[in-house]
Amino acid sequence: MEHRIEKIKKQLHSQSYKLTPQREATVRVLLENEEDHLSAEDVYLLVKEKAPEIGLATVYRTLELLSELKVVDKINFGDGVSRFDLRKEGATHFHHHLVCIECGSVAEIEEDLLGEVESQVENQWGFEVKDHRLTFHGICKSCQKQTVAATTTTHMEQ
Amino acid sequence: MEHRIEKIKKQLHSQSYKLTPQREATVRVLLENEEDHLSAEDVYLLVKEKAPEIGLATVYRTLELLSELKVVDKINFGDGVSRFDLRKEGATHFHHHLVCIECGSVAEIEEDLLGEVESQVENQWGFEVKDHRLTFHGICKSCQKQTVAATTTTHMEQ
DNA sequence: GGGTTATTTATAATTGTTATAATTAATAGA
DNA sequence: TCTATTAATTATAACAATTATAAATAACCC
Repeated sequence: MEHRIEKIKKQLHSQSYKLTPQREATVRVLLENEEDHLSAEDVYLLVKEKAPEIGLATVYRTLELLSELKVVDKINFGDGVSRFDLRKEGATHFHHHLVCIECGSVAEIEEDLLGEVESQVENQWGFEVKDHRLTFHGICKSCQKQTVAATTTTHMEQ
Repeated sequence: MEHRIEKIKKQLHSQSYKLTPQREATVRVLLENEEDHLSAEDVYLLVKEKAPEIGLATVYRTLELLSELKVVDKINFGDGVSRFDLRKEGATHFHHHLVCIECGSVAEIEEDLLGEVESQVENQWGFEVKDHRLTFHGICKSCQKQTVAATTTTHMEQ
């Protein structure tokens, strides 16, 4: 944890930004909720718990800054709010997401998966790929199970 | 064109919706600007040219409806506005996009590309894929050329 | 320390979108 | 055809997410 804070601090310094207490509090919230795909509002509320004097605009500005520095990725699942995801240590690419259309859960895929597809795009379309966003919408494992269970227990006759 | 309008009309009717003049005007704007990834506001302004009495809310409602019927896909490139893309005739999947980070142009890829990846996701993560969103960010062909040209003509010495 | 710059706070403004109420158009049945 | 009912639209207000502004505060450098 401290190690990752330290690293982010260096990233900020290298562009002559400072890790102010507010920014640090924001980063800590992101680290502590790494799996959660928080919205700016979510982050704001969590930061407020540990630093009640922080303003919403500061959180927005910090997230924007972290996004420019590629410390976080700003994602949008089409529900009207932007969400912020810490980029994993050492990861150079944007990770992928599995959004369940039943329960709304969001899982992550760290594996690249797109190597093949990207070189196809580069060769066939002459487009130099720098980054990508890939999201699958579908039914997650546990919702599939529930459907099966429900079907079984109700003894549906057709 | 008329053929496609007719088809959309049927799709609406099949769910007991009507193709009102306002809805038709909206659909026509989408058909006439098929390559353009229009925002709701864009659509509104274009529709207003041919049917000045239409309201913004109606355009929003129509786009929402068309989106539910999978006539259009609602996409979001992270610039704060939703964009609406006609689904190509016969296409069952969401097409992909190449967004140029230099000039902002957006190109489309109709080919599926993800067949392999999707079965991998289904097998390895047990996630039943229903739909996907894939966007590549990078440098388009013409911006690549311009960079090369600029580098050449300025005779940069190091 | 004094001046400059960066950052933050609080708040107002803006923007994209959605909800509401009144009106109009379409539809179905008597 | 008249009437009742429902669907759709308009105009506008409300809302929610985000961004801009101005004043205050903190950090930094000479």
